[in-house]
Amino acid sequence: MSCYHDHSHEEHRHSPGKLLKEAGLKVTKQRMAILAILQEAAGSMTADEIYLTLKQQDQSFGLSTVYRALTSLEEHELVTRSDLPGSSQCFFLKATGHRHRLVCVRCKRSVLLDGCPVEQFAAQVGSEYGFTITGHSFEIFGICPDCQAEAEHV
Amino acid sequence: MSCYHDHSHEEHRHSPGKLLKEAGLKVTKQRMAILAILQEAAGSMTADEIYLTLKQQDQSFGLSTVYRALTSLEEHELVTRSDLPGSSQCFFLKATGHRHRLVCVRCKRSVLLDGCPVEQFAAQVGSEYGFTITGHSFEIFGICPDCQAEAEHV
DNA sequence: ATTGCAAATGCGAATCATTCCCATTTGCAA
DNA sequence: TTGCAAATGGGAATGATTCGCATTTGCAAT
Repeated sequence: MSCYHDHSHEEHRHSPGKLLKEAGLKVTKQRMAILAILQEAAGSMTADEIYLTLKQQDQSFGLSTVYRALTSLEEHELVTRSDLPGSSQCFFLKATGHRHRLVCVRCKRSVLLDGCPVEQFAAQVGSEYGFTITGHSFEIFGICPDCQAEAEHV
Repeated sequence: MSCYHDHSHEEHRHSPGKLLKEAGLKVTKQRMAILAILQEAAGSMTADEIYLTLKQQDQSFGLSTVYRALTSLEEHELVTRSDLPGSSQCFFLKATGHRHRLVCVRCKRSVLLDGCPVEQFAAQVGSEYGFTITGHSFEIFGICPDCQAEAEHV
């Protein structure tokens, strides 16, 4: 199963190699290829989708390698993992500055929202429990106007 | 893996049989027992926890029966399923409100938070974009005190 | 360049939650 | 009491993800 992260295309991409080096990660062809695929991708991809895409490019790496690479990339803040209930984990390039989404549960299209209403709350809760905060997830689900209209026609 | 939903005890419980009948479900001893366990439970339980509890009570039902029963109970609005990323699905009696979590990215343990800081925001954004809101997800990630301490010892 | 070694990889097996299959049983309406 | 749809049991299947371990590879220091 896949998930859907629309996000505006980045204009000036850094080369995968450079990104890896800057992050202090070993530069391997597997990681390069995975980063390149994520840069190409319109949105987010599952590990399996990445694995299959690699195969199509005649670059067949092990699926566990894909998972491990994505995990390192996540740990080094190059990639974000989205682990929504009911679907496989999705990965996408970490965006500078984060955004939250309003997602239509029918058609899966999403609206990007400005601002983050939870940043402060997260920080506060973190210090309350002695956690070092590393991030948060927040998404709103609903039915978009189009899908509502469609439902009425039935 | 389990999750932890503390919620206040309901005062006047209806008998499992009555609840089932009202919901239009067949009254079976399996469903009765599962409802009874959820009524006893301090918080939410995973299917497996329920299964094991049943075993302790010398009522050994199949695990798939537990899942199926919970699914029917959910469909008939007696039970709520909480499908948070990174943990098994949890079930609790409906109408006990929802909770958000502070999750340790190292050890995966989580703390349940009181209150929901985003309910209102979600509603507001929804009406702004003409969405009918059906839900939201919100989680905070960090490193718990224990894991921080462990990292320092290394 | 060469070397040494930690880190990364490949591949298959393992795990774990959940669902599916299907033969048997059971609740309940007539 | 009966008939039948719905529910059950138990085991097999699924699917995503992780783990183990032998092999390979980046890269820092010679």
